[in-house]
Amino acid sequence: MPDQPSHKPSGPAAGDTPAELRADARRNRERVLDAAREVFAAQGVDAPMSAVARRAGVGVATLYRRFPTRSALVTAAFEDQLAVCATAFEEAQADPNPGHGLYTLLERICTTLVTDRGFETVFMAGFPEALAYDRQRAVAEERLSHLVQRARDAGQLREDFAPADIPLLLLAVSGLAAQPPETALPAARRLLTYLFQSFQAHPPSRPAPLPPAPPLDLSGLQRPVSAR
Amino acid sequence: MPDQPSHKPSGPAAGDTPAELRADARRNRERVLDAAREVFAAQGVDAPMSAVARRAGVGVATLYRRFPTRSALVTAAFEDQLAVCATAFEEAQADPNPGHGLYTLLERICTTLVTDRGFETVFMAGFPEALAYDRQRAVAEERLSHLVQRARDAGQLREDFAPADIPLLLLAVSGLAAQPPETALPAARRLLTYLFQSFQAHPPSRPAPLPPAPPLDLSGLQRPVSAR
DNA sequence: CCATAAGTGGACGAGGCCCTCCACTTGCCC
DNA sequence: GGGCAAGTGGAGGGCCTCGTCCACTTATGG
Repeated sequence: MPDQPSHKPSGPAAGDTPAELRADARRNRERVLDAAREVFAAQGVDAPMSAVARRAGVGVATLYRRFPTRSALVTAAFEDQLAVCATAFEEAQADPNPGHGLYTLLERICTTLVTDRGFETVFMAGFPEALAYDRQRAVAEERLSHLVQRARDAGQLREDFAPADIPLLLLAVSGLAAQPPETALPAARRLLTYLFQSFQAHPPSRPAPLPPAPPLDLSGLQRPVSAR
Repeated sequence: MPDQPSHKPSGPAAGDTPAELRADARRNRERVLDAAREVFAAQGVDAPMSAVARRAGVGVATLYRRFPTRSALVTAAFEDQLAVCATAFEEAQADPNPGHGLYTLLERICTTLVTDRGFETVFMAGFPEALAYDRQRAVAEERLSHLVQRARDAGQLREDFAPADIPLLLLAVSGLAAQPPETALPAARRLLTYLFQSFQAHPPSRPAPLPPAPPLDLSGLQRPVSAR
């Protein structure tokens, strides 16, 4: 085996370690990630790669060199946000009032879901190759079912509440994400409130008031239809 | 102006009147519509036109000649289904029990929403050029707000229920449509039940039982991600 | 059975996006 | 400064979909 003239102890891991990168390259990598976050949030994770590159002010080649596949870029772009999400799960589990913890957690997740189209896809679909997420996901699921169990034991959830109702709720909220955030956000809050009142084991005869209704009407339902 | 040698009193309206068509052409038109319904239901209204043509066993040219734009095809393909929908609105309005009428109506719509991806888009977005729908939509909206009013007057809906909660519910259900129908259908029923229990003005201290939970878990959230 | 016009299918150019390749530039270490 | 490998940008080939065009086929009325 020929000796290594390179002074680098190890090759760069794919888009992983900005440690060994040249200064300008590292800067560009960050710009790409920032651009990806913006573009994905606005247009979803299927946005053209060239759009991300343009926004970042780099060529496509630069983007592909650092992130060989779309999944790699998506994974890297949402790493932070998923970490925040994981923290939220921890905090929820730590909450002494399980019902409150659950509600707060879901409200947080739903806010992000409805605000960031990219996150919506990543979180709901589990992006391929985002294998690292699998562990997070498993942990999250663990924490969540604990939380549900505790809340039910504490008499805060009705008997026939099922763990599957959580993904059900998340899917429902993600349906609101088709609307612009100004509408989707109040809509999500209102939906959450409605659902949580139904989830309660012993609803008060006079239910708590709702957050304001979103500006929605039947003819205002807008979903971006590809108008080619 | 030159005289008209044609024996036809009027030109064929675009994709509208199969009356003046040659027999084989009319047959092909129907085959195209059937194919469109199937393909749109399975893949959504953005499915390639060529897929519809192939399924119908005709060339693309035939398809384009009969339906010059995608919208025209979509409009024609969902005409019947929207008529059914309009009927459902009428029936709901005619129901002596407004709460029951409202629930039945929404359950019907939601079932279709969750079963047919094409209908979901058409109904939620109002397809461009589907101007004829606008009238239906206006009528529907009229009926709906009547129904809500009556239900609230009858003490079947809580005070702070807003008409905007109907589109909210529809959007939420359409979020479930990302799942395969086997999952989405029970999910929709359960979600509807939850929400209706929340909508009630005076919920019983012991809420009615729920329909069975859908087979959903966090890691099972599937959304077709373009795996290019 | 024939003339004719309506109808048909597949080839084809346009346009968009993906991703690679390569000649050029630039930071880094001496 | 100077050499060099790391880094870069944009051109270009491949693939897919759209929608049109035209030479061929076929229903229909006499």
